[in-house]
Amino acid sequence: MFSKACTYGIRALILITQRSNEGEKIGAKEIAEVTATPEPFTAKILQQLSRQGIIQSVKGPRGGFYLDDEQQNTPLYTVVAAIDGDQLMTGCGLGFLECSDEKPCPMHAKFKSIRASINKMLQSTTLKDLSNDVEGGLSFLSLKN
Amino acid sequence: MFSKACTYGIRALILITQRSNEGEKIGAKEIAEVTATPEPFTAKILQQLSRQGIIQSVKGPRGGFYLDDEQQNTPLYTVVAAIDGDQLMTGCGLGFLECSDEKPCPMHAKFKSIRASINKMLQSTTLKDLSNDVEGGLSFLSLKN
DNA sequence: ATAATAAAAGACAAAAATATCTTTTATTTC
DNA sequence: GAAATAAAAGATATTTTTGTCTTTTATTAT
Ligand code: FES
Ligand code: FES
Repeated sequence: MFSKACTYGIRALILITQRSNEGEKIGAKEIAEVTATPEPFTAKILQQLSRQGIIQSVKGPRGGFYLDDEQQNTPLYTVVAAIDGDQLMTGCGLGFLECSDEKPCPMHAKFKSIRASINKMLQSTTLKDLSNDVEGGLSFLSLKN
Repeated sequence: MFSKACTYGIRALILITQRSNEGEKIGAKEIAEVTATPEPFTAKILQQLSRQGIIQSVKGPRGGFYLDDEQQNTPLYTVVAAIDGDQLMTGCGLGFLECSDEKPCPMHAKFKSIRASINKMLQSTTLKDLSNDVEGGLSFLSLKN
């Protein structure tokens, strides 16, 4: 469904959101440890997210990554699109170039509604939503790979 | 969502189903042409599907691939599982090792219902269903990549 | 039987995704 | 200002996916 880069990125963002709510920044090393992801690879993804304005970063001692209030309301859609692109959200389920009701592929009718529910979920779920659940003990961010 | 190998495989199977209903076999070359897939790669996938009992194959002149009546009722689930495995259908949306209600990841609650609808779709849609739509002009198998 | 055909098998190649390592740059603390 | 810290940037390595090519085997038609 999502690439590894994307799952690592989402995991990291949820953790950063949590820390940001406590007024803290967090470094790549700790992020990788807590989310069980390879550190240099995760750092690369964070770099990319920073360039794309999805997170803030500060170099130097006491530096690290954080999200400002606005960024905490970023929907998953934006994150997935930034890392994996939007093929999943807009593309054809059988991999054809275009997806349309006029010239539908054999999976179109069945795939369309699933894609719609994926879109709805990604658009309506924010980083803050997910981090609140973790904070409230409803879900867990440190699990085995 | 699906790997290229999987989309190529599904495309090929729909075409083979169509031809099988006309009592015909079809070769890898024509399959690749009609479905707009790379021939040797598609041939490999068909080989794999043949070994797994999802299609029949006959070597030699007038040989090719076909599906018997039973095989035409194969659900997409079986095809996807055979090519891509069942990570999409049973695995965690954030890539963790296990998915459970007891130790849910942050995406679990939202992802679970989407995964359920994917499963329902894959289990309830057979190759014959898809090929019937193409045969009836409701959908198209020859589209641009 | 022989030749032609088409899949099977296996080796090989290219590209993309995943992962690591080193150097540079910015920032903070002292 | 100097030293320490941590992200940015860029080079490199590995693995997986995607794609191709060659040889072998089975089958059919003549
Ligand atoms: S054309 Fe394939 S999903 Fe719409
Ligand atoms: S634990 Fe991640 S989707 Fe269920």
